Amino acid sequence: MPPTERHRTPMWERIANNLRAQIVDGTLVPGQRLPTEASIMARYEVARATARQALRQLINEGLAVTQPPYGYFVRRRQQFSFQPQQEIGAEPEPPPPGRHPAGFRHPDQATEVAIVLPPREVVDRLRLDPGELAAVRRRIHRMERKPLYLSESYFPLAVVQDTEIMRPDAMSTGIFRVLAARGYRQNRAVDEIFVRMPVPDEVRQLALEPGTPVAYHMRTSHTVTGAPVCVFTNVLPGDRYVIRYELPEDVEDGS
Amino acid sequence: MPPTERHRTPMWERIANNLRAQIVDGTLVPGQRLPTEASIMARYEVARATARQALRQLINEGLAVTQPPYGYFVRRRQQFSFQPQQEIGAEPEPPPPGRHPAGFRHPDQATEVAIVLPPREVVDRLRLDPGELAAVRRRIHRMERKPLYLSESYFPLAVVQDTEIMRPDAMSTGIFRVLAARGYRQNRAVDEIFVRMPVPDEVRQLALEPGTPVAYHMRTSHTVTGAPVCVFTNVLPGDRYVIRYELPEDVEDGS
DNA sequence: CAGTGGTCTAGACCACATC
DNA sequence: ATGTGGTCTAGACCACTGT
Repeated sequence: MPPTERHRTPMWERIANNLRAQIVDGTLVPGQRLPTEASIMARYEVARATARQALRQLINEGLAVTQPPYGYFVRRRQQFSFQPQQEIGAEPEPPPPGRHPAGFRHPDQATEVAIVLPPREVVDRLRLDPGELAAVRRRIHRMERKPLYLSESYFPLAVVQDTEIMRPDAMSTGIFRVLAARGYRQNRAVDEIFVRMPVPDEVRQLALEPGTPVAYHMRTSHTVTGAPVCVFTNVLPGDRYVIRYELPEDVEDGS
Repeated sequence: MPPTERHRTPMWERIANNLRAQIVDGTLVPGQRLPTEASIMARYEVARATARQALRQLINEGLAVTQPPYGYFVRRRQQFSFQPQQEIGAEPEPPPPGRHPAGFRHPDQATEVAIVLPPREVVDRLRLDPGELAAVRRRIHRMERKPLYLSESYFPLAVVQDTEIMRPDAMSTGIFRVLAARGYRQNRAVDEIFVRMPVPDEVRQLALEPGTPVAYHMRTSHTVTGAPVCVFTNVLPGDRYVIRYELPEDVEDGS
């Protein structure tokens, strides 16, 4: 770049701004191919690294994807509705997400059961002692072989020892009923939703594209005495899910 | 790189993996300085661009920040609890977030009122005609001058024409009460939470660091007849907020 | 002044898919 | 063979900060 021109905003950012504007105003529609690196180099008279940085910026914003060796494309979006069960007694593992485009058939899921040292946020919520182990049921939920979201259910070992919950198959009766039969009656729960970038393992399992954040949805259930019974977690890719809560009707004027 | 070595995983990714491992296992603690680009170049015998890409990857994962010209640092985290009002009659604009570290003083907010063509997702939920305008109250919520989150409230013009809601100051009585006095009694609401990367305008207003996703929390309130009355939105940075719902107690066994 | 990261250039070789 | 993006090198100049 000639030194005559003071660049207040870097060239790569101006290129990214141009392309972004075309995406948001509909000049470039989802699925459409973006200019190649070579054409950006020619169009703006920049080096390849500069053109790449502009395109990388759009990827980081979640607006574009790269599909080598075909080029860069405007990202397509289709989001499902993820509606957490709002009745505590209901089966806590959410059923297949609420709304699917026509053509989607049977949901699929793979379950595994393990005894692990839970992550810190689960230890805190189950009030486990340091180093105390817990049982976890892990699932990858898929739709037509494509991964949709991850879920985990953590239980203190004492709660689920020798129950049906420890078997990966056969959970016909439902976790809530099994726990209630053992005296763990849940009547209070707290949902927490964290928003963060995925860790590489989540990127791999969910086949996430760069620039895709996830919602980490965490439900802690308690008994009537306040003792935590279990922690359910869901990792919901931002490009596939919208979390939805219906608020209970209010009969009184709250003012 | 010598051609003797087939690089299955790129060098920049291996460097990033090394650094990430040190962050997650606590060798590098939040706030600590990461190796400089120059030292990575020397340590791994790579060009500067390769060292930069490794560090850029950590930034994109939300694990690191750059503070030129001081260097790269492990990202600090402190999250507040954002608890949406779950009683529909309550003041819909959420009060200052639930838990603050000691030392935080008075919350601050700047409000503006405008008449705009709302974004598409608001048009859909308010069932506006194409091109129909709406009133919006926009706020930047701050704590000790630092931006925390953005909120917007959209109303069809007919609903709020000539009401106190159109004035940026003085909303002493509460939006719910003002609307109820005009015959818009809300008794049903739906919360939707989108997870996405911020647009550049949100990055600017909230001073977001690269690699920070946001939760877009959207509440649509309806009257008893099912007509939408207003849409409240919040843009909650993932590095500052955890969204929290307390589920209503359940007196019956749901199974 | 030296050291830091931000930006940019001008090349190179590679894997991959299409023609 | 051609064109695509992925990776990598070896430089350059800049702005900013602290010494």
